[in-house]
Amino acid sequence: MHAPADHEHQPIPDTTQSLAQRLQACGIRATEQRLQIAGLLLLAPQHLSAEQIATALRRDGARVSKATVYNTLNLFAARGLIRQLTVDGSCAWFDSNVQPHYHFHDERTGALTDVSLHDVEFARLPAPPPGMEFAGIELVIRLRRRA
Amino acid sequence: MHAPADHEHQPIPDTTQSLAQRLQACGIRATEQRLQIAGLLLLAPQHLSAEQIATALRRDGARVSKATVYNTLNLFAARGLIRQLTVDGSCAWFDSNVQPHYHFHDERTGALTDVSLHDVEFARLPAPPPGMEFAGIELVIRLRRRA
DNA sequence: ATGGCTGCAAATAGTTTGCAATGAG
DNA sequence: CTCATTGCAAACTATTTGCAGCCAT
Repeated sequence: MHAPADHEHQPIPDTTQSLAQRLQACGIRATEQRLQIAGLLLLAPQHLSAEQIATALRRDGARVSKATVYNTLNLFAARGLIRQLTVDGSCAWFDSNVQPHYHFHDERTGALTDVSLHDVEFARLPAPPPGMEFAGIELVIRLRRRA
Repeated sequence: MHAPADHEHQPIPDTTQSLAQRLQACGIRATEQRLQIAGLLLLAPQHLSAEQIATALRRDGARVSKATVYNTLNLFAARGLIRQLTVDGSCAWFDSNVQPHYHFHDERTGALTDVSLHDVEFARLPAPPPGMEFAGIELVIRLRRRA
């Protein structure tokens, strides 16, 4: 909102500062739009689509193009700040939780919910094919209303 | 290829016959294009995209539009003959193996490989949220070349 | 004949790209 | 001042839809 003067020695209550720092730590220049997108996505575990982000920002009066939203999300993902999910073919989802974890997917509403690593345990997994190694395990548990 | 005359009383060596039966058993009229697509997909476990199917059919001299490929694949999937996979956002993959199973996904080549149910065992799974039940478990193990 | 299928083309939807204008260091 | 970043529009890709003609029953 307001730009604090340059005497920022003590911890600042709002999180804009730390967001900007997080971006800069990844070599990302903290511009207006990037901070807004980061604010939406990075301040809490979230699953958002590009569309949702663009809509939310504009509702808040921000001026941002969809191209910039995509460019920014791809940049964040490339720098490891967020993770892109492939849940259904409809669109890309961006997850601010980059820790390994899994997902519930409500087929009716499309809602995504995190499933902690601790709630899933594999008693057996196949060996990777020769010359290959695991790059990641994606687990999506589809949900429907109980019959 | 050639259309046999109408004296087809005895079992026909090629599998077109059983394919047609499988389609009809699902209430699907066995037309030329549908049989061709079924032949490509249903005769062996396969992971194919609509594009690959259209290309393969045309290479074999078949005359089929992409719209028909999509319509047919969606019809097959709706009838449970095949399953649509969401592995990466790039495009939809159609799997002729409708038994529950999982997948390896080679990130470099995009190749999909089946992982048998028997190769994966869950020691723990989260309880579904209240009022919900599991509709399916999708597991994709991403592979990369060993470092 | 009479629908269901098909091909084509046009319409959609999500995403990416080219480029001039803008803005941050 | 200079180059990265932005917005816009156009390009692209995957997929769906509308419709006239065709084909199986």
